[in-house]
Amino acid sequence: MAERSLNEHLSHLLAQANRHLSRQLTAEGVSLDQWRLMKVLSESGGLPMGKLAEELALNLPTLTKLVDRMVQDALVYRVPDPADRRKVRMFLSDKGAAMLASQNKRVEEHEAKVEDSYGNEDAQRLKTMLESFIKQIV
Amino acid sequence: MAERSLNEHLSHLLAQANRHLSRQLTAEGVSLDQWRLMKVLSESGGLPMGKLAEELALNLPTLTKLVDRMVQDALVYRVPDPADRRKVRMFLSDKGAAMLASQNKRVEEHEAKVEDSYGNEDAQRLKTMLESFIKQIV
DNA sequence: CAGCAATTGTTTAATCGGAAACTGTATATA
DNA sequence: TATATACAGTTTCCGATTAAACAATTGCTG
Repeated sequence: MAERSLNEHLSHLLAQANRHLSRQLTAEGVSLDQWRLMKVLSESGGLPMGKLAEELALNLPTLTKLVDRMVQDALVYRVPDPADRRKVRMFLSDKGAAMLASQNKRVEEHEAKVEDSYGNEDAQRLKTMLESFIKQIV
Repeated sequence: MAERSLNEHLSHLLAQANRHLSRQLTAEGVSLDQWRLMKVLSESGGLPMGKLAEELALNLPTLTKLVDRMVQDALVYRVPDPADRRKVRMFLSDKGAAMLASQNKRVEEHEAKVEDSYGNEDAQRLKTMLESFIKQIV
């Protein structure tokens, strides 16, 4: 059977799509991981580090340091869990919520542009497929 | 209109899918970028750094250092372009070709497993959609 | 309940990545 | 042809990521 070329490989296609989109967002002033972190916290505040790392597919040491920086910037804060003192529960600050709101707008605008030019029905289908794909491979 | 949740955002879904797949390949002993680089060179040897960086969505300084490491390991080599001495043309060494072959096998096996469990027709459609999506956003 | 194992998260040391400045070469313009 | 401008890569400096070791707390088992 014939050898597959690079753009027939899912791993390559995902890397390319991810990097291009992530770069474009960076250019809009949005750090993808910071935004995703704040967004998760806005949807379910109080998550411990471990769950957060799972939700974002970050490893724990990386997350610890990302959180350190965001705590410095007062975007999020840590609350030790009284029931299990190993755990640290994370929350979004007011400042974080404000920044999230502004970044939400930029992300939505940018994705709207991208999805429009790609075709909205196709974009919707792509997202649905990616969602179920992620469930499969996790 | 209602606020979109994180998994309705393409940027998040792509980041998740990419990271999970990339991690699983790392666990199989395949560095995604190194593999992609070798694969590009096997398909079109002699590409200059700039084109390579484009093909892989890497920025030039990052690519320079990735290539430095791979030259150390004798997987690839540089050849200055005599027609334009600013350019450096990259080639895959025999050792690189051997390593590529072995890694191709692991990538193909892993993706086959993943695509089987996801459903092969859907996987094919997903790849096609990603390919045209990338064309759109680049 | 004493001691050992598992868990949750952080720290450390080394590697890697990115933005900006820099080197060398080619091209355009006067 | 001299000077300026654009182009191709690399280097530098700093911030970010990773794997491995570590600390603290909880849970299990004899």
